[in-house]
Amino acid sequence: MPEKVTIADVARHAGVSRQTVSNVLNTPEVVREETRRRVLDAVEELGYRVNQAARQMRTGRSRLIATRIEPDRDGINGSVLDRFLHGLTESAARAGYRVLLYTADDDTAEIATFADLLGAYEPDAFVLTGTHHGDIRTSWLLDRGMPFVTFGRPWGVPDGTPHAWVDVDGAAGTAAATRHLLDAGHRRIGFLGWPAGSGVGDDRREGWARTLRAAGVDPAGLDRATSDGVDDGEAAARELLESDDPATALVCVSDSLALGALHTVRSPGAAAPAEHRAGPPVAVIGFDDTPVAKAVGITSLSQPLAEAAASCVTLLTRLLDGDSRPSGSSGDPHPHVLLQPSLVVRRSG
Amino acid sequence: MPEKVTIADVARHAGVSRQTVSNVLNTPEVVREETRRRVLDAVEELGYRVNQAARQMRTGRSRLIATRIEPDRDGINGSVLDRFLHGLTESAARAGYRVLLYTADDDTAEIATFADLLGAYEPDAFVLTGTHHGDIRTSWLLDRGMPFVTFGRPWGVPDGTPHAWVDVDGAAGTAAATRHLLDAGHRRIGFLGWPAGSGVGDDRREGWARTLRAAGVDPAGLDRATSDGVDDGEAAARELLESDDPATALVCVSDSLALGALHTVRSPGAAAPAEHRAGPPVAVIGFDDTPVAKAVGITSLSQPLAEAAASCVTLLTRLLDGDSRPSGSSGDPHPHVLLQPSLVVRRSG
DNA sequence: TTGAAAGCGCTAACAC
DNA sequence: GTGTTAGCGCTTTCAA
Repeated sequence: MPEKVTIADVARHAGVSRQTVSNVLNTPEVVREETRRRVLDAVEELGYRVNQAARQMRTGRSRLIATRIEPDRDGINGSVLDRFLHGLTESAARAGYRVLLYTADDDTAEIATFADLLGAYEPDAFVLTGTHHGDIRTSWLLDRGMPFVTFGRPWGVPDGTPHAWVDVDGAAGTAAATRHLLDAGHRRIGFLGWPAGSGVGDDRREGWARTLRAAGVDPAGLDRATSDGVDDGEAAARELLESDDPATALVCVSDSLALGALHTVRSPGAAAPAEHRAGPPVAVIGFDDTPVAKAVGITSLSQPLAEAAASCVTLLTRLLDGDSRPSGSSGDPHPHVLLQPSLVVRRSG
Repeated sequence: MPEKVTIADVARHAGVSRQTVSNVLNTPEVVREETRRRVLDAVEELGYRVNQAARQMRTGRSRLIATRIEPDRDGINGSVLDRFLHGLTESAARAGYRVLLYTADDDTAEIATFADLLGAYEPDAFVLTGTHHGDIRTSWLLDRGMPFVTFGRPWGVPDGTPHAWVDVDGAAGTAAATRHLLDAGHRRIGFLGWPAGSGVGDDRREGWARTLRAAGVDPAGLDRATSDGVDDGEAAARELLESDDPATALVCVSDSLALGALHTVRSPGAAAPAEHRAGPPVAVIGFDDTPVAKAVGITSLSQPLAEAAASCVTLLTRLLDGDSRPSGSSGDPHPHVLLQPSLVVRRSG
């Protein structure tokens, strides 16, 4: 165990009082230049580091940000949150915070963990992922005045933004994908999505539909809703490709569905009826640019996850430091950031 | 912010002194049954939780386990550590610990982070991943007597185990894969591996070679070493499949290489010379059972990651609690756990 | 078995 | 600009 160096050691070494050391660390501008230098040298020399626990007891701030690590549901899309988590850890560290992990199987369990954590480790803030309609987690935190940011919009909340959030513009993503396909000459562009009701899924569907309409194509009958499995995508794609007026390209709400679609497209004989087969291959575009998309060569929409994480930390620090400012002086109390995904073009489209 | 409930509140509510509450929490056996009940009720009623910071100041234990989150190098194999991390968070929570995250670009940076963390948050232990020959991180921690466990063996350390570790038996995995292929009638089973020198890679190669030899097949000329890219795997597989006496099956050190190999195998015309084409398709087995393997249908070796994480926590708690025991009474000071991977059979082999 | 006192390392207030 | 004092919430002596 490294010898414990306290503020008293530094004070003694620098020939000042303990308080002066504390001042140098927390309010340097109040200390004379020369004294500060001396103290800083002592800090360096002794390898001193403020003890969080002691500081926390005094200030009530733990410099800890808590977030949930997901159980990696389907394996394919799971990697998105892992990348976000990595970015969060990095950005947080840069801002002087550390990330504390927890797991929870559902919202109720997550709220129980909030209470647990707040009683014990007292994280300064939470970062929530996977927001959805009627999210009880946000209201719980809001009720208690706990600072937090969500990665994901507050879906289905009528007016105003009840809290700070960061999100990626899914509709803009699928719109870009659809436009890309239109530019390539496709007209009948289908959509493989999730059942209506999920904020993220509906948003992504909307981007596709809107773009198709703008190009004078009626999206009716061109989309299928299904759960997020590779097999589901395969089946849904088959429906769209075997209809009387088959789609020639597919925009998918996820890489899982895109992979399934690709199976259909590439499987000999399963695709469009014979008279339509002559044309170019059916294009497929996924969402999230997961390792699977990379490996299999699926064109996909990439989310700027490191940037999203950095934005979360920025909003959070603003929230935490803004706390002390007179209310109303720190601008928008519930700022948000909407980032744009980018299309990564590969063989599939 | 939830109202802060302290031990004093509980004491008042239960009509006892503060110490009695502390005793109930820390050494329940020393308190009279009835008093304990009363205190526990008060705890429940008030929603009291011990404050970590205060406890830590007193005891010096933070109940924090620090570990690194990886930058998800190639995307395919990255998911392994994410799954481990999830398991670690879960197991740690069960044991009353939380996981603190950090990032580091290399061993030196990681050691700097150790020092940082130890000075500030004082984690009780570290969990290290990705051990390798001449790992300077372990010696640093060893020198300072910091408790830690590695997920990965201490490679290249001559005798004894210098520290607690958990690992998955890679050689046993590739041996099982090879045996599986032998049972299917294959004889010329190739190996796609990493360049010699990596502990993990060499171990996995050894399992393959050993099993082949036991079956009377000379492994010479049947293996290729390459870096861990899909394209690398594709090229290396081509070499092995286009030789005069081509391999009919391939065991791969990773799913990335297996995916590349599969590209070669499935690409029409690129595989074996014409006279050999008649036989069954070339089998391919990967390692790590990543989402990509699942999605593409690659037979692969699955690591019991949740179990590995749980083992890490078990060893750690033993280490941390054993501290107080008289030395020598707690059995093996550097225990280790070697887990077996399991073969997940899919279309590719 | 329970209570009183001390102090972990730090910082906010105030005095010098 | 610098030093003194007090106390955050807890546990660890020690005494009752």
